[in-house]
Amino acid sequence: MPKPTFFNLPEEKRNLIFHHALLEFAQFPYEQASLSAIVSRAAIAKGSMYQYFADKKDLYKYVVQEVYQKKREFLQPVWDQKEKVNFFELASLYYQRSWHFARQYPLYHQVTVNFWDSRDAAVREEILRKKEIRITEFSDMLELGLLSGVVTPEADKDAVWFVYHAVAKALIDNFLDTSVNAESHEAYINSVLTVLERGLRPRKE
Amino acid sequence: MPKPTFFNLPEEKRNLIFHHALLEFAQFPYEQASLSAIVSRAAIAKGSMYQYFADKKDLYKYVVQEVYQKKREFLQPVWDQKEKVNFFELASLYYQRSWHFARQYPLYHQVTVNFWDSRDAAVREEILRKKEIRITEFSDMLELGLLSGVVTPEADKDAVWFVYHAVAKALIDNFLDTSVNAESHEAYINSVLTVLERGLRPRKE
DNA sequence: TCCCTATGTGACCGCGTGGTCACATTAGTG
DNA sequence: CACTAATGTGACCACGCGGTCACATAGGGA
Repeated sequence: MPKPTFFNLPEEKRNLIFHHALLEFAQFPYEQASLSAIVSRAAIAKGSMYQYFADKKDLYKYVVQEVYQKKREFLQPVWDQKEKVNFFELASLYYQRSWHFARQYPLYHQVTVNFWDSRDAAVREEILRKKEIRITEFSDMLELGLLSGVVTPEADKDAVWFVYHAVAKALIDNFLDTSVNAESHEAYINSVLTVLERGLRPRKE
Repeated sequence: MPKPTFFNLPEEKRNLIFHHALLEFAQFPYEQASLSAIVSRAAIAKGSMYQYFADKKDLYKYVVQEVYQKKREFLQPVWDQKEKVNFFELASLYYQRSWHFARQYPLYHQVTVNFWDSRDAAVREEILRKKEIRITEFSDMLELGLLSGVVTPEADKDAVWFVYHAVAKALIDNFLDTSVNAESHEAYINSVLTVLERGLRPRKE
């Protein structure tokens, strides 16, 4: 985490540093991101950076933390609906809002994508922690779906989690494709979720 | 592609070079892989390497090409079953055999994983080409499923492709986890495929 | 004004990288 | 044996990296 010196800085300068770090970590995964590039673009002496952060990883952790806090806040309205809508509607809301987050804060979004693919050992531990949080959140959702009868009790809960997590990650990767307009992407998300909801086997109803 | 000199080499030396390149590209993504490390471990002079390949990327492309050729050959028996089994059985066979490939040739497998996550522009083009091939193969499978009536005609074909591809990629990432034994992983693959086959909405049958 | 502490700075360090090149070695041919 | 062409070699190059440190600057209290 940043040294106290960093928080003594005027807000404007803090934002400047954060912004350029965000730019770099959005463009490159941790290992390939260049601290020299960050300080040069932010017009900060490299020595100064080491007054604020212990090292490159310290800066990276700080950026990732801020990014995920922003995303959590952004997704809060979805969780507030938890009691009001069913499992499938909630999943749809969740993916739609994640998509809006990626649209609205593409740099933040790209940092999460790079973070998720990281190979660094210490970073991977952090990833596992975040994954645990997601599993818990999702399990809660699924449990509600099962209790209310909207989700079939036959479903293997681990497998369901696996599928939804896989699809969520793939959808997120697709968020990057800016050639797709908002409406059609929302429709696409719903098509994908329909496949999961209904399955592929024909129904006789 | 390799220079002619490379193919003039005795097979043993070619294999030596390939093996150590494989090791490196299995451990690191292209950008982080070290050519110096490859030549030093293979006990080859660095200058020699540049007699065989134009540059680092040339070597990488060759390794990736060889890896995918091996994988294609390995999966051929699955495609040979195309006319004999239905869509869901074929999907199961496909994932099972991919899993066996990862088990049997972990280095080859890891190279494909790293390849798929690469950020290099030229490499990404190659990825898109391979993705196209997969889409075609899968569309064929799905078309057969639709024609034979085993897959519901309501399904949005693009969305189905998306879901299966996402799940395939996630399963592949999971192949790395060697703590899971073979039988339980095969069972897990089938649980996941069952979720896709049946969906999550309860059935009244 | 002086002093002390906190902060800013950029030249510099050691290192590993991908790539080169002048030269040594080998193999094939007459 | 001698000549030629192909192949092997590793010291070397320029570069960019993360990180350091001796020193410059600024600001508040006595």
